[in-house]
Amino acid sequence: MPKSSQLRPDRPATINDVAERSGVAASTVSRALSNPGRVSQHTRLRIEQAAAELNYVPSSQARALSSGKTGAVALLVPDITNPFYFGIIRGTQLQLKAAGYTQLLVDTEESEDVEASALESLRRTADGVILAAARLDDEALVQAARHTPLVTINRSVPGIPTVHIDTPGAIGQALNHLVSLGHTTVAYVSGPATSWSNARRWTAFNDDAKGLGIKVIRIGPFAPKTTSGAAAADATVHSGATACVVFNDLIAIGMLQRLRERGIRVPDELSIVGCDDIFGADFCNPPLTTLTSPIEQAGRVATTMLLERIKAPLSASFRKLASLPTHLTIRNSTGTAPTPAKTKD
Amino acid sequence: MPKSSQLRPDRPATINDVAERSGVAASTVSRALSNPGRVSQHTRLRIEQAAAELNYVPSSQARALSSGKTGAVALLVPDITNPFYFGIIRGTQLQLKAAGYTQLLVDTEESEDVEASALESLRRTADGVILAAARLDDEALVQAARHTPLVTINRSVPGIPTVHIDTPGAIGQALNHLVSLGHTTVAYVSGPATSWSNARRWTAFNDDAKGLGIKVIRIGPFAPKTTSGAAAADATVHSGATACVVFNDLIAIGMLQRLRERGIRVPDELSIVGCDDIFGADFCNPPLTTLTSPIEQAGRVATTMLLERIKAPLSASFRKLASLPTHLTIRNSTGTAPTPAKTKD
DNA sequence: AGACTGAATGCAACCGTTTGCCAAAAATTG
DNA sequence: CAATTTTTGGCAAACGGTTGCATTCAGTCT
Repeated sequence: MPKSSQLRPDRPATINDVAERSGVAASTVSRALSNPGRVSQHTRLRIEQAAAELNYVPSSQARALSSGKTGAVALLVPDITNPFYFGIIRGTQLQLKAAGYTQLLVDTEESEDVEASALESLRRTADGVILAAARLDDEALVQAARHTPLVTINRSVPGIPTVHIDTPGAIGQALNHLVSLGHTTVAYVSGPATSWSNARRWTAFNDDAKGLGIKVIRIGPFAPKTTSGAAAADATVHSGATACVVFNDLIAIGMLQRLRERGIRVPDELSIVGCDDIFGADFCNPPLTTLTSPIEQAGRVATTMLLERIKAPLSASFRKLASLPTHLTIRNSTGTAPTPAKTKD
Repeated sequence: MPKSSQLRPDRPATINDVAERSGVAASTVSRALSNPGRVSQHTRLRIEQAAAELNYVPSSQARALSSGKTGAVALLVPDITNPFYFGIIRGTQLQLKAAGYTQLLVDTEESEDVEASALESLRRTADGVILAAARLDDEALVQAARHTPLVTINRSVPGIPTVHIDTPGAIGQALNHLVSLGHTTVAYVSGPATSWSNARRWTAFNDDAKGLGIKVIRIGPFAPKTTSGAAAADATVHSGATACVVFNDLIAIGMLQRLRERGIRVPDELSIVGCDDIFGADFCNPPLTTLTSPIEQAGRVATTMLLERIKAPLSASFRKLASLPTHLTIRNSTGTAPTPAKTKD
């Protein structure tokens, strides 16, 4: 008769319950479950059965206390509402679950302080941390990496493994595309000043544009939200550029909305290239030409790198950098440059 | 001279380090920090200073072990990629952080089994669980609620507190809107068969439609993804309905894309009402008329209810149900019914 | 002044695991 | 068959807190 439910007065079964039921010591149970080779097949089977009957689930807290391993990995994102990070969240979640880890999600709200204190308190709580778009300075990150395995996404710091979505590497593609459509003055619409990605995108934009001999304008910075799009759109229109590359799709979509309000046609009067290819970039109006990022893959790769490091903390043979390629996806927000009807000299 | 960094050979400071440094017993430190009234002001100050100097952060694992409280709350969502849940994630995250709790995010991948096993293993790990769109049957949920404080969102089970986004209550509004535009045959495009929300929306739709004397068609079920939209669109067009209410915006947006491909104009030939008002509903093409849900608020309210329950587990005076109102947001995906050019008989 | 009260602190057990070390049992060897 | 090695399993000490109980020391009451 299965008395599993009878035996459970209230609390979950402990390792001692299993030990008692299978007639061995608690330590043997522990070994049977985590280090099967260490006990005889016979007792292992008996223990496994007892554990199953009691519906035994080891306490991760207790395990963490004595072994130091928590079985949890934290993911720090600067803004949970930004769809870009959904992909990251999903990618890490997937990979972590597959490896039997738990995901701790922390929204740092674009704040250095929150990021720093999260990093500090996570030290005990998580076996490692994945930092998406870290805002902290290099020194603080290096310091944190000393005691907690760390992987960053889109932020490179000497000595810390990084996954890198190579949007800058594809900005040339975008620029070529625009040039081939006849644009000669192109704006870059900046994201947040503290963003490392933004800095890299701008640099690439500027360098590539020089190579192509086109005129460059920099606009911004803007917060990475659709609501910033209105100001960004107005500024871009006013700048005289006929095309722009925008720090990310969120701002680009906001621009689209604003331009529509103002009756400025895209791409007829202004061509727009976004970055990331987030959810929505394909069904906005018009659908957005953008630099497509393998966002979810970035999350997966970061997780894999972190897990490797957690499992073999000593080995020096780790991949320190993964760079994921990006490509231009052409939709309908880019088109031939407007013929200058009447421009002021 | 500050020797904080000197004193830290490697590991984080423990309560014993603090005790030693301030010349008291560990138990006193524990009390000073968690139960300030229990020690004299003098020693409390001394302890607090020592703790600050050592950069002491209590181990949540150790605390959990002895006190039973983990300081973490788990959020279970059926699909992390669905923007609807972003709002939930954000709302709970906000509220949890404010209360000093940690968020554990689990994607159950629409699977009962994953949900059940998560619930089981979370028993030790989390102080409570917020279940968004639970797929599990009532019995399993009641069973789980016996040992873990639980709050559900959009899923009502006797005895379990629930936050309820009252989309069904606003479906009448949507129907009235459509009727006033001249529609007489309206389809309901179903979501997943296992979804409690879907069942309630359909019931409300059917009842309200009867009251208005309009003809009803049910289509589906469809998975809640934009990719389901193509099939949904084709089926709806084929059904002869001139307008439809769609289980959620994700499917509705997918339909929009398909209809555009097929050259069927929205709203001229078919009017579409979505549900939820997710990210993207306002900038798709055409912008979607939809039943706007206070998604983030739902997350906040659920968290508050759960936290109340966690803090005072005995009191019976809890709010068991919060119902959040929803309203129709009219955009451009609905319009006057097409005049029947040539209909079959 | 002696007994009593209450505040402040310390002691030690406990929470559920892991793990180093040791002893018993079994298997191997000469 | 004795000696030696290898398995196997148990004991007990951590891990870092919390908490019931005992203790100490003033201060209060009669």
